[in-house]
Amino acid sequence: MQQHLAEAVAGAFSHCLGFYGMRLGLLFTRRWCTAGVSPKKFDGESTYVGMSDGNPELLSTSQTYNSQSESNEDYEIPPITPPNLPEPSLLHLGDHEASYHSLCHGLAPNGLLPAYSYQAMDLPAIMVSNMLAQDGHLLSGQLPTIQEMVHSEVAAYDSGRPGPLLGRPAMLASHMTALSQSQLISQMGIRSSIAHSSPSPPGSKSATPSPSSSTQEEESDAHFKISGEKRPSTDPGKKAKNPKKKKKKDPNEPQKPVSAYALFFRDTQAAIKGQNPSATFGDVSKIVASMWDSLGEEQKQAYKRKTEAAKKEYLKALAAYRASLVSKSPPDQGEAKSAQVNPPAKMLPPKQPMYAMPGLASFLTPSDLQAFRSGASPASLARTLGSKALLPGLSTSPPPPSFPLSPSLHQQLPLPPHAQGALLSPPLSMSPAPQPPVLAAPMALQVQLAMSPSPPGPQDFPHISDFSSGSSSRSPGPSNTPSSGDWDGSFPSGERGISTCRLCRGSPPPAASPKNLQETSAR
DNA sequence: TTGATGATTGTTCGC
DNA sequence: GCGAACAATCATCAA
Repeated sequence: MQQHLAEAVAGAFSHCLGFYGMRLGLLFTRRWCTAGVSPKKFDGESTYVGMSDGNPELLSTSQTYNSQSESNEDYEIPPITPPNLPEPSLLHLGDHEASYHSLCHGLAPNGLLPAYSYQAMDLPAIMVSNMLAQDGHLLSGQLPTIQEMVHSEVAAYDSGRPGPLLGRPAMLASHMTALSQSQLISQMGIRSSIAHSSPSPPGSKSATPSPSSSTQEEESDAHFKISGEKRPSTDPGKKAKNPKKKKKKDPNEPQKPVSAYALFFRDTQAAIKGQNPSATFGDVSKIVASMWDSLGEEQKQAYKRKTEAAKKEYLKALAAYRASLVSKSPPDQGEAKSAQVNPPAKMLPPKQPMYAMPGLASFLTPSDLQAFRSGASPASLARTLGSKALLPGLSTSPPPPSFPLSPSLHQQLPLPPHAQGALLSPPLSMSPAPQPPVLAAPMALQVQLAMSPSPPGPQDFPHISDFSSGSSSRSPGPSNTPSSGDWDGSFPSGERGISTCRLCRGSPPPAASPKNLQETSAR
């Protein structure tokens, strides 16, 4: 489970390539630590080298965590000052480059990452990747490291069985002491193992914990009480799941615009799930939430702008819809007619995958990817890819900051190099939705950088192969990300991306959820 | 300010 | 087969 989760994180990372990593990792750490719960406890000294993100103090901060103690007080909250961190837009390349180099070239001759502490990169590592991606900078150098961390954690979590890590360079594995591994297990793994200790066998396809087992619930509750989960999801006192009977909504009624977070969730979850199909919704939610927290304000604004725009449309459509209802005396007939006269429901495509953000592959040349593949352990790749179709991972790259260009980048993934270049230009069908100017330019630059002919070579990302191969291998598969054909692509990450991918792959439209399909067809 | 609601996806279960 | 429920989390809105 944790292994999958870790891979999911790594996968999300691959899709969220960017340069915010360090900051995210820190944020993550801070968040969980401050929450009184650390998904993983830190052991030894963790130096946030490479996580500077322009924050020098982090570079030199050596945090010592008492891993032996279960007490939260034992955790020294790193002097993280997220609010003071420069805005993503202010994070210039130089900083990222520096970070990148610090990571890529800071490797010890033995391949270890002396200064790069995996301790700080637990689940939050995904954040790192995401943030990195959000800036559009290719901090690919961090990717392998992060992934290694994740996998190391995974290995720690599930050290008893051979895992994907076995086929990987034991770069970080060497960092992992038995102690840290066990701690990681207790810190990160326990929760999932308990909380998701579904009656289903470990190999069960269903990752969703069965809600039926009261014993399990008790265990989960007990666990959360003990662990002090930062986000006590299953808050005992939380609305006792009052039978919130979803009132039958008028299918013709305009669909409320999804929140920025929901959009982000869409973008991210697929990547996570793609890498870790067995990740439960809770796991994904937590990851996404953490990513969201770590998301740059500008990125959030980008989503919010989309939401606001959609909201405006929604209000207008709603007004029209209500007007139509009023004008039509019989509600049923009126509604039926309103569906024709007023198709506002179409305004917001039910579920439009926005995974147009360029995945890792977008930042790497095919040769790079190939190089990675060649260097990667087939076994590890196979394991990484998982027993399930991981395809969604590729088609779902979280895009936040790069969504303006993400579609084109995204669609090039499955294409040969020469075709990729041709796709760099924005599709003609590009959404008229105003793109955040503040993001556009930087992101364009970032994309260019990412697509520069001299992307970091495989030597810099020894594990990228997993991502790339995983993504590429997943690409042909059916995307479980629903999308509707009438999507206007006004959402951040590129619904266009999915559509274009669909076209370029020649694969059938991504499987939309039955609900959406029904809604769409109904309209 | 706070609580309720709805949104995200995928699985399960009941009708 | 379809739809509701559920999982964790956040945003939004109304009170």
